[in-house]
Amino acid sequence: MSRNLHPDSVLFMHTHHDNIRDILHQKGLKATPLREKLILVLKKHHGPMSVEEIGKKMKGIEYDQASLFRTLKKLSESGVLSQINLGEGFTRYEYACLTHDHHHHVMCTVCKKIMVVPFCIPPKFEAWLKKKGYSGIHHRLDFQATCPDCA
Amino acid sequence: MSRNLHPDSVLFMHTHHDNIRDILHQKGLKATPLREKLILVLKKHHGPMSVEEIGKKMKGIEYDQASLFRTLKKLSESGVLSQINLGEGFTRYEYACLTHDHHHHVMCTVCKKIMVVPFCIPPKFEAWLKKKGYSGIHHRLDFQATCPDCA
DNA sequence: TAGATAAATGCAAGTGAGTTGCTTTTAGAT
DNA sequence: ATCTAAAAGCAACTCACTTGCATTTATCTA
Repeated sequence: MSRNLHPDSVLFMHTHHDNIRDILHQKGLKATPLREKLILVLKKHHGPMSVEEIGKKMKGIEYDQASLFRTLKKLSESGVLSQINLGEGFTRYEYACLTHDHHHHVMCTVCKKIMVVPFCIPPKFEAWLKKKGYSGIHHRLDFQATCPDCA
Repeated sequence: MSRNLHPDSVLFMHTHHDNIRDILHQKGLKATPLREKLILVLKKHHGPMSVEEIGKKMKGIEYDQASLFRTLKKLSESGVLSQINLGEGFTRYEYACLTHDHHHHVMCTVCKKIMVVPFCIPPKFEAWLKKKGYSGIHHRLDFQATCPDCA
């Protein structure tokens, strides 16, 4: 491959494209247009997206909603995405490959903007549960508040 | 009222009944059979119940599902009940009048049993958000794990 | 490079958890 | 006893997915 290409060239795009294909292949999944586009959209948007938000960004590709939901589910099960439930009555999805560090969110109750918060529960909470005989412990923590812009 | 009645007597039951009526009246709500039965069911069962679980305990009374949902919503808005979302895809309801202390839950991922946990997030978390300009801060914290009985 | 094949997609219909509009009934006040 | 706003009943609807099944396609293998 030439090393004198402009970064915006088709070949550069193609290289970028190959990264997503590789992610899928590493997880033992077929690289299909829908999957590649979905990962691209979620990789670009930082933060958890609703299916509605995802849909608006899926320009240039046609797909069935059943395939979309199935694909989101499969990608989440494979660890490419992570499912986020903020108690809104629907699931949000976040690109997880780079963001595989555990984190929590605040959502503005007015504008619905979501931010990451830089803290997690003290380890003693899970230790208490372990001592009580619980195993495979996971938790969910999120904040609802009026953000500075909406106050 | 006589002070020589057996606690299980009809009059004692009636007194008990009146308590629920009073709760409703104090909140400015009419005391109806559906509301009284709902509160009774949720008061008896300690912990958050799904609408399905509630339905099974509603023996001896007929009601429409729209009324049930509307009533649960209204009682939650009035603070008689509290709504709990454990990420299951539906809402649970808990009797809140006595349990108005803030608390969190663990749910067993196997048997779905729910227990209260005796801790809450450190105050510095909300302090951090406040300093960032957030107001009206609420949070949700819950644990998913295999309980001692299901391990 | 042409099959073979398991996996993915498309399409249509279905489900669960509520919600809405409108009419009738009823609790509580006068 | 009557009045009236609130609650309940009924039917239809919505939203967020899910399922069954036929068709297509990405990848494997010869």
